[in-house]
Amino acid sequence: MTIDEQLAYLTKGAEETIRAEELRAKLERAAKTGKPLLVKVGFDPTAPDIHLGHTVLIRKMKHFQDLGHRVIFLIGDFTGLIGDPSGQNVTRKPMTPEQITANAETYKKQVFKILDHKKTQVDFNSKWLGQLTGRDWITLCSKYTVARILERDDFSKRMKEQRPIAIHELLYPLAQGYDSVALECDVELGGTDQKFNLLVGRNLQPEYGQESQVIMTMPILEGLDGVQKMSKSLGNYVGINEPPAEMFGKLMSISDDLMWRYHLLLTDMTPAQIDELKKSVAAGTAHPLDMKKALARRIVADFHGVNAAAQAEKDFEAQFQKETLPSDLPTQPFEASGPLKLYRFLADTGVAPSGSVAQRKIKEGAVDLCFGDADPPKWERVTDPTLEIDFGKYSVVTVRFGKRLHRFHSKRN
RNA sequence: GGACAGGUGGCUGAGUGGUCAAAAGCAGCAGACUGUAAAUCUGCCGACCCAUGCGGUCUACGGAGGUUCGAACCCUCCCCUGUCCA
Repeated sequence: MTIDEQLAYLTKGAEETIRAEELRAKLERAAKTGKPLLVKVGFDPTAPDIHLGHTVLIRKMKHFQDLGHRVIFLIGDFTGLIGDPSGQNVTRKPMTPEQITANAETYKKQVFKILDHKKTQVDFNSKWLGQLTGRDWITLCSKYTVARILERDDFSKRMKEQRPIAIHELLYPLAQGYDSVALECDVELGGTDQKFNLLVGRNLQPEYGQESQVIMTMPILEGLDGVQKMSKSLGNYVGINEPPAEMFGKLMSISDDLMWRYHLLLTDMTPAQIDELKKSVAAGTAHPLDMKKALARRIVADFHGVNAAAQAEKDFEAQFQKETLPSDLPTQPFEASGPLKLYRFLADTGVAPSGSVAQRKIKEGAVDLCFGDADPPKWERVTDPTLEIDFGKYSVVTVRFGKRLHRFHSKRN
């Protein structure tokens, strides 16, 4: 690849590159000297469950690897003690070294579904940050001013809103910036929410006599709701370890608008290709549903292979378009010693968390029953929670509680 | 250290002695409509229980006490946050 092509490849999909010219210069130097660039990306040690949101960044790391550069997967075990002040996070409880190692292992397992083992260096920032003396910290702090730290969106917002800011939080950007100094990074990648932190590293390096790193921010992926960022705690995520069927289903539930975003950030398709699809949908020559299926298949295939993805699609169609029951729906045994009120049945079998919830849901019309093992099932909606049913009379009963399916068979048979 | 303003359900935010499990909005859940999309409309939305009734029990308005037949609302002390002053 020419330098131009490399640059285009690396900046593809990035929100911002500061500065592209410097990246070009670094690439040229690397080509000339044969010395690969050092690319750092920091990760929080507390979230070992990687989801699609993380893969946007990881995919970008892979792009650098594709061009022969070295990637440092940095686990912020030291900075984790502070906790990135962004977001509503409360103070972190310190983690034990065992927990951190365990998390790191979990991380590795997942990350290497995308990254190249050989070109990745896993590191921990406690290695150097933990060794700084009080004097070192003061020196570090002297390189930056309060006003500049407070420029950070998050801080200034909190100041304005009269919300508290603890002093140690101000140290977070400095600590992260120091990582770049310690590692002598050429490039640091991060989410857009990391821009400030990345810039601190960039500004700090010259203070320690180094060339400034180039920083590149990747957009934050919206979660399944299409509004908030994808995150485990918000429950709007797709984990990369989830089974194919689940992944596929979740991806199918995203909105049409969001689908294009996912095309851009979660596939290797070029913007031109995506535009093409968009146009055909707008023109009515393609159905958005089909587009979404193709996307889901593509993403599932990334983590589970093409065959599993195709199967997931088939199952999806059978289940939701033909309304047949999923083939892997487990059947639980149930023993009934006579007629039983429906809401009790639902609560006792664990379909509903409690009798109260069961009653409410039944009244809302969220419960359908099917007696017998017809497939596709003949659903009957029940709205009277006190309806008495002798479940023992039926060999198989299928229950649809909201979106969830449950199947029971009588123990008597 | 001082003065002042605040702390209400997942969030925002009303309520200032009973009719308050607490307005309203957002989020969430369920239903209708669909393409398991969006938009829209409807219902639910502290927990639990049954005899399912405009039923009952418990928990809840920063914390602990107190006044009162009765407190989110009044009093006392404490904790927390913010603003201004030093």
